[in-house]
Amino acid sequence: MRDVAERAGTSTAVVSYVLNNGPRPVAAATRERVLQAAAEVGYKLNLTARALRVGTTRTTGLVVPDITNPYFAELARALEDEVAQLGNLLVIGDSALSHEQEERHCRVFIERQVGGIVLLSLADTAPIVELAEAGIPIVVLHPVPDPELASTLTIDYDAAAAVATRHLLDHGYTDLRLLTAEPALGPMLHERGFRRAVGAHPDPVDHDVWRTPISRFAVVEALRGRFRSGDVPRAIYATTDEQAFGVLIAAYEAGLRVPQDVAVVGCDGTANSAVSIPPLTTIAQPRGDFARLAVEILGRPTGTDPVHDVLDFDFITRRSCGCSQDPAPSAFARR
Amino acid sequence: MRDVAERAGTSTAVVSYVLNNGPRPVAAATRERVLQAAAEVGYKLNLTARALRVGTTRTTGLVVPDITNPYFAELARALEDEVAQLGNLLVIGDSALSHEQEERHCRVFIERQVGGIVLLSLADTAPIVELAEAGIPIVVLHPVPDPELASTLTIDYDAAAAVATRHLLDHGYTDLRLLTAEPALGPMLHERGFRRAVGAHPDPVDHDVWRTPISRFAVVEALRGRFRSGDVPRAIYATTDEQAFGVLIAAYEAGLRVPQDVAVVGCDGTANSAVSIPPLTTIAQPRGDFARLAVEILGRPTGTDPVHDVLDFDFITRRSCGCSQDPAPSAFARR
DNA sequence: TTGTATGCGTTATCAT
DNA sequence: ATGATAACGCATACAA
Repeated sequence: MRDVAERAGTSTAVVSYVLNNGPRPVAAATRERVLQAAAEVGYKLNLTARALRVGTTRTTGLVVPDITNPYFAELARALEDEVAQLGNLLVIGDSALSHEQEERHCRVFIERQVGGIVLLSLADTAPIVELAEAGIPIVVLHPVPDPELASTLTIDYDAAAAVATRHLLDHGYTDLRLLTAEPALGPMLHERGFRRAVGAHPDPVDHDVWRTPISRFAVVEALRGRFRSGDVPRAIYATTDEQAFGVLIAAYEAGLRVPQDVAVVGCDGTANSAVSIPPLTTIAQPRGDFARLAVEILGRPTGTDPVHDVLDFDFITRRSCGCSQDPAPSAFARR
Repeated sequence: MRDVAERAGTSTAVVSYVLNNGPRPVAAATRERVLQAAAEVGYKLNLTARALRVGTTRTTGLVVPDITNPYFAELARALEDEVAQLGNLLVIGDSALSHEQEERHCRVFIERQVGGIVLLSLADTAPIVELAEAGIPIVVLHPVPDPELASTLTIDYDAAAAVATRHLLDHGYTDLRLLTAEPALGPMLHERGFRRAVGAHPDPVDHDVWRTPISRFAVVEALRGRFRSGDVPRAIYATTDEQAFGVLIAAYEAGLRVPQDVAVVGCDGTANSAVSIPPLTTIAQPRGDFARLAVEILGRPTGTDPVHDVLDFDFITRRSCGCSQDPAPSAFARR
């Protein structure tokens, strides 16, 4: 900046005024000279220095459990769009399904002075307390045990699971499985809705809960043996699309047709769910609203009370549950 | 830091020595007092200030065309693993298939003083020159026109396309399509290999080049009409897995069996290619080597000449090309 | 309208 | 072994 100032025959203050269009006005002639000089020396803004001076990095952190899971990637993109509209940067921390990495990312985000954090945690609470005591505003995109520490933005998992389960029961399936992750608040709510819907059904319903990590590979691994040995339920509600895709693959490998032999419903509403084989019936989470509200909340003045919004979900019926508005292509229909 | 120093009855210099284990030794007793005081006031390191002082942010930037494409997500993870081993941070910029966003990310990375950039560009060269003139070391993971500006790490696309094409020809297919992106250096090399393999075949081979964006949706869109109207080649080599998945879906929708009606080969070797329906034959790019070498190159002293390594790829045969070591599950075989 | 000078939180140099 | 202090690049309060 000093180089630019000297070259333009002015001071660093004026250079700053020109580059930032303010806060003070600058005479048109000087402005021209400054711009000229900046271009000549190839001046590049140093955001590190600016951040130190103004006390904010204009950065938002996002921690996701697994960036190779398209749901999280889509969320990242939605968030980045929102954040970019404010001229801010989103930095993505991929936990790679490791609690250790998740905590490392949160720590680094604090040290890097991010202005806020959007968190999808592998645990219910672990890194949240650390973030909270660092005074960083934080929005968690799943339920948390302690509503004091962070804002949350979720759908009603309990209701979602009930809707999905009831839909499967309405199809006449009476041998159901819930496929979810290891016990935590989210899975527990899903489970409650699942059990409630099953319990409310007039006829007895065979049902059970299966647990796998949130990865299609883990699901394929877990179901291969079951399916091969004939342990095949009539329908499965998977609490993530990724796990639902795993079911589709495991069924394919076992020679089972979806939905004729096993019906499948997922949760997330990823873009890919529309083009899976077969297309997946799923609970669509309101990614866009999550993103929009998250940055809105993170932008509120510090000291504002945490908010806990429960947003609406969509239930999208496609072929995998047995809804037939999209009939199976002939090559895949058994004759 | 001053708070901590006062509380420990010492100076900020000593606090720094303690927190960084150096560069000067500190008496055990003072060290204890400092640690104690730091814990008491909840001291958090400010990396922004440190970066300004030491002149490096210990950050590497990654720009990918589309983070929802699992190949790029896997690459990001591999890179993050490498970068984290050096105690550095990876910041991911998702171009979302927009040239504008790509350039914005590169600009912001310069301003944020990243120590190096790994780039997968939508264009052949656009943002590279800007980065180069900012003096930031840069590794591009595809061929570029000007070898002076940046290091490159690639596989031999020409050879890869030839291997894939020859394999399809060896299956006896003589009506082939190359499915690739809009013309750029990468697609051009693929095309050259494709045409060479076709030309070297003893019998005449029907062949053509189809172009779509790198997205399964774009492919489904583009192929729906063709497939419905009977414009179905015997085999397709898609230059990304994502596009290959699009072919699988379009085939499914059109009631075509893979590989019996259309054979498909992809390129990337994503984890998901092993669990597609059917499993995808593909050219596997050496992600791990890309990542390892990229950080190694970025770590070299400034002024080092750019390097241009061509790494080996793997050709993984699965069901989609017609290789039968993994027979179709019965429900999916036409009877 | 513009110039001077200060401080953001660190690290590291120079004293002591 | 440790204390005082300068400097990193920028934005801005205060002067002029």
